[in-house]
Amino acid sequence: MISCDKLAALYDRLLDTYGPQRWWPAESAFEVIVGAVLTQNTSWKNVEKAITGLKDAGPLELGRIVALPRDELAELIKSSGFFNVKAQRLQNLCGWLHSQGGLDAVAQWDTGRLRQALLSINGVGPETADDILLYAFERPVFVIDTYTRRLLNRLGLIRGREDYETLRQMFECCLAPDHRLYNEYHALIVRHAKEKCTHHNQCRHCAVEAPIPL
DNA sequence: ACCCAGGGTCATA
DNA sequence: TATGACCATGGG
Repeated sequence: MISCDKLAALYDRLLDTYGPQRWWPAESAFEVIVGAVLTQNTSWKNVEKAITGLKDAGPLELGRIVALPRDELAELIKSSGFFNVKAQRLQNLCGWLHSQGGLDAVAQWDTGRLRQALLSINGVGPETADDILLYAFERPVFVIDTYTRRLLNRLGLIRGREDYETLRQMFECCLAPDHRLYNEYHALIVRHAKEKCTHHNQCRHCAVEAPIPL
């Protein structure tokens, strides 16, 4: 495995390069949950449009999403892509939350139980579940996304074959279980990925692969 | 006109 | 367990 010092140093470097990020970009815990599903393999720009559209059509609340006919929901989130699948997934998740008594009720659950429950919902995979756990429920769970994998790869900190759980454990073993730290760290990784490339023609996916050297 | 984006599921070998 | 097809819009 890799040295925890390097993970800690990476965080320090990111933080003083970019400063605090204040994530997740949402006005409520429920909005985080909606965004987590909508952003699956989709640029955040497209998700913003969808969320704006949802808000324009009515209050962004659990009961409303549950009650909305699927095709109407799909139409409202169209700009986020995969809209039929996502409408279904969103209602799977919201239906479950609703059946459990809402966000405040499941917020009482311990992290392990909540994570297992989320993962058992069709359309909620490890990253979506962990986005929700970290950013909506403020649990110390580290989110692994494609940006995280790419960055660790480029820095030579991993080999590339590691599965989701292995990478998550790597961060969670090295870092103190502090949700604010995990929040900021992941947010900084995304911020770094979105930074414009400083050496124009040297890498293929310039915008996300190799921005400012770390 | 192509490539990609803050994934996940399902069918197949 | 490990690939591949599929879902689909919008910006570069």
